[in-house]
Amino acid sequence: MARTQGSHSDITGPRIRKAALSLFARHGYAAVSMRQIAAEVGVQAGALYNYTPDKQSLLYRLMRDHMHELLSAYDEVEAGSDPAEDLRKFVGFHIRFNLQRPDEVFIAYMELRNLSSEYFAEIETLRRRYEDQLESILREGQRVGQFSVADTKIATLAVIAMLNGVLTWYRAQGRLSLDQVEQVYWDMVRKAVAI
Amino acid sequence: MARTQGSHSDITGPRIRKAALSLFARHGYAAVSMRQIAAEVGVQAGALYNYTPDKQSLLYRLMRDHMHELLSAYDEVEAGSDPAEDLRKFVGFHIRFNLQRPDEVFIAYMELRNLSSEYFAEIETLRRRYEDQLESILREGQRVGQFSVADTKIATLAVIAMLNGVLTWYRAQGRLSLDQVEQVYWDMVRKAVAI
DNA sequence: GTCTATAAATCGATAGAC
DNA sequence: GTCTATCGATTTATAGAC
Repeated sequence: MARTQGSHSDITGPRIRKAALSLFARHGYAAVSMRQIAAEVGVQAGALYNYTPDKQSLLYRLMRDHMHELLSAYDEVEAGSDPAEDLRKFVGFHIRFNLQRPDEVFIAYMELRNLSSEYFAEIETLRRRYEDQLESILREGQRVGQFSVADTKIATLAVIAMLNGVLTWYRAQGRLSLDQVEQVYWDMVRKAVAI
Repeated sequence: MARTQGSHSDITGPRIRKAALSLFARHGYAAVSMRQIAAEVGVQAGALYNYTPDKQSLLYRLMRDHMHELLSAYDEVEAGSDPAEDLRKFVGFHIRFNLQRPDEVFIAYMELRNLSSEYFAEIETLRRRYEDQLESILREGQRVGQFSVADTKIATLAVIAMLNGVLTWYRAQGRLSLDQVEQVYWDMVRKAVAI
């Protein structure tokens, strides 16, 4: 892993972000030093500053990129005219997208407090934009009489919180396949918002 | 807040834990220094070590005490013979207990990774014991045909994750009263596990 | 673009006076 | 029980050689 002197790169930037992602997710942003990240990449600490102005910007970029990927990936999920079908798609999308990026998801909601207020506000706006997609589905289902929730905003947050819980226990080698997990959660969500 | 020399105390211990609780919840365990905690209490950093052997033990005690309070408080909720009624009581208990102690709850699941493996295992055992109380209700309801969930373990984690979400948005001055919040969540939980 | 070296501040924890 | 003082290690970030 040790690297000799000289110019490497084009790939050092991505490797730094990958190493930071993994270390931040495992130990927490505040507990990880720039030297640890550098050692994981195989460079000296000073070299990191060719790629990020400071430690916090490194965290911010990881979170921002993740939120942008989340939003653009969900844009690919075509919305139909049936709220129940849209909700089923949302549940499947959310579970699968998040399980494919456990470290990013973990950081994106565990390390918010380590962002400056400007960065924090920006990430929160992106998160809110994603939540709004689900709320629109619930409101439309409510409007046409397919769903019945007392409060669409709370129902939105409740559904997302429930789905995020998958991350804390799911293991690919576990008892249930991904299809089964999706089915179990879809059953609960479907009933929770049903008439 | 500054304190003069001499013996104070019997109350310094609780004040240290209270300060640590608040600071850990706000900034994260790793980001808070012993000097910050001492300053909040109004003593010098060295004095803290009359009350804790080290920083991590301070975190551990906060988490352990919280889990013990959670378990013994739930013991006070008398179990009936009706699973639906027991579930309703669980939902109400969980929401209210957690909203009364947001800092403790936050720390108890955000700072697990900062515990040594022995401490971690102990806290996890306590958490599992609490989850088992809910799972017993779901299994009994399933057995007598009142509930229908594909998997009681997953349903347990899903319900708790959903309820924990309240902490992220509830404000006492907000749009909904505590009774209303409880009602909204109970509606969703009730339907999610219904036949 | 990466290195070595270092500045300047801060960390957890301890020793010993009072 | 709290203070002052300090040890020794570590931190983020920068400067300058190559």
